[in-house]
Amino acid sequence: MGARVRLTAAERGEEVLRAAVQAFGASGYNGTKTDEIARLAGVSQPYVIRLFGTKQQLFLAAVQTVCDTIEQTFRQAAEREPTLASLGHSYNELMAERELLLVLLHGFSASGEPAIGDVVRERFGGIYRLVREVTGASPEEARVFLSTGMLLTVMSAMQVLGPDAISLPWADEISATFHDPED
Amino acid sequence: MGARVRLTAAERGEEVLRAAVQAFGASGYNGTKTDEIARLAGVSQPYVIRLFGTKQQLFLAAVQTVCDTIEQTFRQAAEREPTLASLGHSYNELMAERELLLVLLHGFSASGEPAIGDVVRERFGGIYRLVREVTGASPEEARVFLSTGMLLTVMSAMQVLGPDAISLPWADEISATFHDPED
DNA sequence: CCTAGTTGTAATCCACTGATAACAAGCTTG
DNA sequence: CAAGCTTGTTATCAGTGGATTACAACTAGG
Repeated sequence: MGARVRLTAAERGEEVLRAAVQAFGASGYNGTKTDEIARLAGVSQPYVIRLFGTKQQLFLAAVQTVCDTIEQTFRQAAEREPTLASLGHSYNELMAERELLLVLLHGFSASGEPAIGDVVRERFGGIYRLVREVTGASPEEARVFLSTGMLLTVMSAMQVLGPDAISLPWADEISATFHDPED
Repeated sequence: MGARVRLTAAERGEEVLRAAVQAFGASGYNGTKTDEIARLAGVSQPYVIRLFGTKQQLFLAAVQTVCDTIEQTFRQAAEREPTLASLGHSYNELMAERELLLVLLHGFSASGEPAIGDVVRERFGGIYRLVREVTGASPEEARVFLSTGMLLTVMSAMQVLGPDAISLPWADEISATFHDPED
C-alpha cells in the first residue's frame, strides 16, 4: 500500500488519537470499534491497542484532548473579551468540528463506567470553573451558559444543527433564537 | 425457581420494557446486553428477542415510552398551571426516576444509527412543540427551558445530581442555582 | 555492518452477544 | 380430552471485536 512512512510512536499516537476523536464522536464509546479507528488512522488494529493499552484508555485520551481544546478555545475567547457572550461566540468554532463536543457527550453517556465517569466529572467541573474564572460570571450565569452549550451539543448529536444538518421546522425555529439581532 | 406465573405476551412485554428502560438508562444502547434486560425482567434472553424482534426495536420502544411519559408529565403540569415554571417544577418528578431521562440522552447519543435518529428527532421535536403549545412560550423561552433540561439530564448522567449523587463542589454550586428563593 | 531497539503487521485467540431453532409446558375451545 | 395456539425455555450458532503473540522491517550507534 502507498508510500509507507515510519513515524515515532508519539507522532503515530497523535494521529491515532485524532482518528479516535472522529470515530468516538460519531459512534460513541461502545459503538466504536478499535478497528475503525485503526483504518481511519491508516494503521493496523493491534497497533492501536499497543499504543494505548486499552480501548478505554484510548477513549479517555480522546476525552482529555477534547476538553483541552475546549478550555483552550474558551481561554482564547476570554483573552479577546472576557465575557460570556465572547465565550458563547467561540462555541461556533467548537461546533465546526462536530466530533469534539460529541466526544464529550458520549463521555457523559458512558459515565456509568467508573473510570470514565471520574474523568468526565473532573473535566466538566474544570470547564465550569474556567468559565466562571475568566468571565467573572455568577454560578447562575455560568449554569445558563453551560445549559445552552448542552442543548447545542445534543442538537448536534441529533444532526439537526451544524454542517450537514437535517433541516426540521422545530430545529430551525430553535436555531433562529440563537442568532443575535446584529453581529 | 419460585412461583412461575404465565402472563400474556402483552403483559410480559410491558415488564420487559420496564426492565429495558432501567438497563438502557444505565448503560446506553450499545452498552446494554439483551441478557441483562432479560435477567432484570426475570425472563430468558431469547424470549426478550422474540417479544421485540430486535435489540434495536426494543431500544426504540423504550425511547417511545419514555417520551410518552415525559409528555404526559408535562401535560399534567400544564393542567395544574400552564406556565414554564410549572413544567419546570414537574421536571423533578422525571428526575426521580433517573433512567427515564437517561434513556433519552442515550437516544441522542445513538442518533448516528439512522433508525434511532429518526425516532429521536421526531420525539424531541414533539416535546418542543408540546412545551410551546401548553405554555404559550416563545421559541426562545422554550429553548431556554429545554436547555436547562439538557443540563439537568447530563448532570444526572454524570451522577452528580439526583438520588445517589456524588457530591462535588462545582456540582453543588450549580444545583444551588436551581432552587427558587421560595417554594 | 552488525547488533539492539523501535515501529509496525499478520495471524490468531477467546469471550461475548444477538439471534435462531427446536422443543416443552400451559391454556382453551369444540 | 384432543388439537392447536400461546407462552416460555434450553441449546446452540455465527459473527464480532478487543486483546495477545510472534514475527518482520526499518533505523541507529558503535
